[in-house]
Amino acid sequence: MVMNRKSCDVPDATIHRLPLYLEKLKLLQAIGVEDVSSRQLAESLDIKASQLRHDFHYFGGFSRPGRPYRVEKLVSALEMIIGIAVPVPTAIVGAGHLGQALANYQNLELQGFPVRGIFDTSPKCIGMEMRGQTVRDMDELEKVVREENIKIAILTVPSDHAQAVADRLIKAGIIGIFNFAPTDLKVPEGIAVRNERMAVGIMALSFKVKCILQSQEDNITEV
Amino acid sequence: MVMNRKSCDVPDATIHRLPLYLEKLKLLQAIGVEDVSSRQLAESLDIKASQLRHDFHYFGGFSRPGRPYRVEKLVSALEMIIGIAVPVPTAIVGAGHLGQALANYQNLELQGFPVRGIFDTSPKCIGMEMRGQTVRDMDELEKVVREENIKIAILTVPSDHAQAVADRLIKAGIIGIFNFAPTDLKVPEGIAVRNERMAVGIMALSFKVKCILQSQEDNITEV
DNA sequence: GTGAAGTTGTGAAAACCGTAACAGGATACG
DNA sequence: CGTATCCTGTTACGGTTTTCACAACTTCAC
Repeated sequence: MVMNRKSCDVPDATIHRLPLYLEKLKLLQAIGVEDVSSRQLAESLDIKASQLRHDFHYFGGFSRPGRPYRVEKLVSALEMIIGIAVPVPTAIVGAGHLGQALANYQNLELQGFPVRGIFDTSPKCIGMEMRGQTVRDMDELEKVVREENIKIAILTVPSDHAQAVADRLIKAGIIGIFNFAPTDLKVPEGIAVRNERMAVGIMALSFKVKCILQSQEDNITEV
Repeated sequence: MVMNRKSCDVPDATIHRLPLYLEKLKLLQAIGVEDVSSRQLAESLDIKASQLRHDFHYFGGFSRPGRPYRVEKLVSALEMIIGIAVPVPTAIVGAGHLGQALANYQNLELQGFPVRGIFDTSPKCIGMEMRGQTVRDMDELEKVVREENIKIAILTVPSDHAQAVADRLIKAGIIGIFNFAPTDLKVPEGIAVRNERMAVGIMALSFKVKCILQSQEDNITEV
C-alpha cells in the first residue's frame, strides 16, 4: 500500500472510526476469517457499507475492485495508518487511582501502546510496582523519555498541575498528550492533545436520560 | 426560563458543548464574575462566539438582547437543561481498578452525580470502603437501585460480562449506561448508552502524532 | 438627544459529513 | 461464452453543523 502524503487531512469522524474497524478486523482474524466485504464489516459495526468504503477511500488501495477485502491486508494497513505498525512506547504521568487503573489496563499494550514509564511526585507512590513497571520520580522523566524514545504521554495529574506538567512533557520531547485532567491545555503548534473529559460524557448521558424521563411522563399524562 | 418541550432534538455536537460552558461558567461564578458576553465565554473556550449563541438559541431566553448574559442565570439554566439541577444518584458496577478510580473521583459528586452504590461479584472486592461507600454484592443491585432511585450506572466490568450486566441493569430500572467496556451494547428503545472507549482516543491521538512526525521529516528533507 | 460602542437573537450562506447511486471489475455456473 | 451475482471505487446528492452577517436593543459619554 502506498501511504498517501496527504493522508493527514482526513475528517476527524473518519479517524475515530478507524480504531473500530481495526478492532473488529482483529477479532475476525483471530477466528480465522480471511476475506470480508464492506457490507459484512459495516453491518457488524452498525454503520452503512458506503460509509466504510468512503472512509477507506481517503487512503486507497486496500483491495482490488470486484474482490472483498483481505482481512490481513486491512489490519496491517490500518495499523500503518493509525501509526501502531510498530509498538508506540507510552508514559503515564500521575500514578493516582486513574493512573494506576490505566497502568493495569492490559489492553493498552495489546493495542500497541506499551507503558514504558510511570511517573509521580508523591513519595507514597514512587517505588510501587505495577505490571512490571516501577513508579518513578518525576525527576527521571526527561531521561526515560529520551532513552525509551517515548512520544506519547497519558496525563492523569490533578488539574491544577496539568498545564505545568504538560509544558515539561513537551520540553522533554513528547508530541502527543492524552489528557484526563478537566483542563484545556495550551500547547504550541506541532503538539497533539486529546482531552478525555469524563464529566462531558456523563453529562451528555444525563441530558438524554432527562429527555427519556420527560417523554415517559408525557406519554402517561397524554393517556 | 421556560423549558421548551422540544429541547430534546438538539444536535449532539451542541449537547457535548453544554458541559464545557457550564464548567467555565461555574469557574467564573466562583471568582465573583456576574456578567459575561458570548465573546468572552467563547474565546476562553476556543470556539466562535456565534456558535455559542447558536447553541443557546436552541433553548432560548437566557438573556435580553443588548445585554450580556448573567452568569448565575446561565449556570442554573444549563444545569436544568443537562438534568443536574438536583443531584443524580449514580451507581458504579464493577469495582476493578477503573471502578475504584471513578469511585474516588470526587468531581463526580461535585458535578452532580453522587455515587450511591458500588457493586461487584468478586469476594475480594465486596466489603471494601471507598469515599463512604461499601462495595456491595451484585445481589443487592435491584434493591439499592430501587431504594436510592438510581437512573444512571457506570459500567466498568470486563467486556465479556458487559452485555449481561447491562441487561440486568436495565431490568432493574436503569435508564442511562456509561459504558467503559470495549463492547457495543445492545439495548432496547428508551435506554441511553454512552460508550467511552479509551482505545479509540489514544489511537486517534497516535494518528495525529504520526502525521506530525511525518511532516517534520518532510521539512527536514525539503531543506 | 445623539452618536458610538457593545451586546444578543436570528436567518441565510458555507463547509462538512453521511448516504445513495452507479460504473466497472471479478467470480461462479451453466 | 454469457449471464447473474457479488464486490469495490468514485462521484453526486442531501442533510447537518458551523460560520457569517445583520437587525434590534442597551448603555455610556457628551
